[in-house]
Amino acid sequence: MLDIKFIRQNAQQVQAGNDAKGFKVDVSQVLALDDEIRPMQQELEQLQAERNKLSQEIPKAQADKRELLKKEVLAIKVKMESLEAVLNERRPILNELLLKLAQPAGPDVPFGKDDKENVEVRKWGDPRKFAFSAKDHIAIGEKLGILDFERGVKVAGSRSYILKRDGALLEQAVLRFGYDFVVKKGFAPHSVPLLVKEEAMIGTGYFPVGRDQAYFIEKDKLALIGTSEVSLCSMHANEMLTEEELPLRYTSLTTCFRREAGTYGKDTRGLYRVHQFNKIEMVVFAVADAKKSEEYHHELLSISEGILQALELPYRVVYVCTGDLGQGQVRKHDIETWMPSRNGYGETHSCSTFHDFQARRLNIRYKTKDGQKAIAYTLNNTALAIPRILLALLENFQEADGSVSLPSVLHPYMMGKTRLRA
RNA sequence: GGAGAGUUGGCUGAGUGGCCGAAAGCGCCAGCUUGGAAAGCUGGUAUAUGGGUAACUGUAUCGAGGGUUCGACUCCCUCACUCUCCGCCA
Repeated sequence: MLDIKFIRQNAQQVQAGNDAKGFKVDVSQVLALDDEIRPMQQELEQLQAERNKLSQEIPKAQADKRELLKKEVLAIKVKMESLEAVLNERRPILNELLLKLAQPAGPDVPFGKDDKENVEVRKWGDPRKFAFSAKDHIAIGEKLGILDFERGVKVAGSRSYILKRDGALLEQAVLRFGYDFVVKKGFAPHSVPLLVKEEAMIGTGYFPVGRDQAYFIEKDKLALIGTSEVSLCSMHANEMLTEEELPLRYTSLTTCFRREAGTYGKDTRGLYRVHQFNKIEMVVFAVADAKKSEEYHHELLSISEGILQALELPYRVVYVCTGDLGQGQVRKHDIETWMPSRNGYGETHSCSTFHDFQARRLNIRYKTKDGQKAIAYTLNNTALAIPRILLALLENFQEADGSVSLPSVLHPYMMGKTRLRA
């Protein structure tokens, strides 16, 4: 959410920022509504002031004067009601518009229309050249008996899968490795709700824009999280933190649920795009300082890179262009991991800076050292997400005989197993 | 699912129709005191928003929304959440 004052003072910048992100909003419409509402609001407040004044005179007045005063109050209330009627109709419209406004991207973010215009920042590792004809993870997984799409679909419908035996173990191994890695970096582990209130979804910016992407349980008015960032960030909603305790570095490992609406026919095969997956997420609550926020952003990013390097998976980092940024994101880097079956890099990680966009919605504030109150800044990052990483591991480490070797950091988590065999 | 209790500022907690934006305490800030600190003393200290260069001042806010009333933290209704007990259950 943007501060209405900021919008007033920087209307052009906000409009340009929304245009750059491809958000079809009309800032002048917001301002026009605001301009309409404010004078009415002022008039209403004046009437309220009069009413309050007269009301206070009533108990002090003589009995015969009281009725007169009451009549005056009544007349004022009539005027108030007609004003209120208009305001009650306009305000929700303005609020809805405000909830849909995007936060402009940072000044150094590359301008672009969609993910094709993301800018590669760096590459790590060389994609492996196979001396045999490499298979995709579906073939590898089914041959090893660790992946079962048919039965996954039988049980849960399209985009569902079952990991079996070494597949299930490998999932746990990778997650445990990633979790330990992140916790060692000083991120406090949390186990958080998967089913959350609408406020948490609105607060983190997933509602109302993006409502279609979430599973929602109508009966209880609860949403399934698409990322544990939702729970982690909302934890501190309506709280007053202190500057001394910031930054707070949190992590959590949860299952994530995504409807993937509007992706029919896209990546339908395999583990790339699924409705349910496990992910280790990191969140930082920071002071309201763009520069520090940027530092944390790169700290987060480098942790994800560290994980991929430890897993010996080639990747590249892209600076996400304006058109591919989410509503609240100021800056985002995606990490794309090499996936032989795609003969290219596929998105596995995403690191985002939000400034106060989420914290304003969630009302997360902190007391500065000199006693002022400020809205915190938030950031979040994927440490590691199953099953795309499994996909990458299987495909990158496959051998001619159909077995899959494992990077050494996983060996202890696989009970000493160094290679998956049929 | 049934019964009951509760939700007040950064925190604890008082307040049952106007004298309440709210006692008291804690915390925090400033001053006094001190070699320095602690203690003590004195004063200040909610949020949002409008107007004003400012001093200041209007409005709203005591979980949310509605109602009664000239006037609601206080009375009534609805909802949300928290807690306790009972039932059921992983």
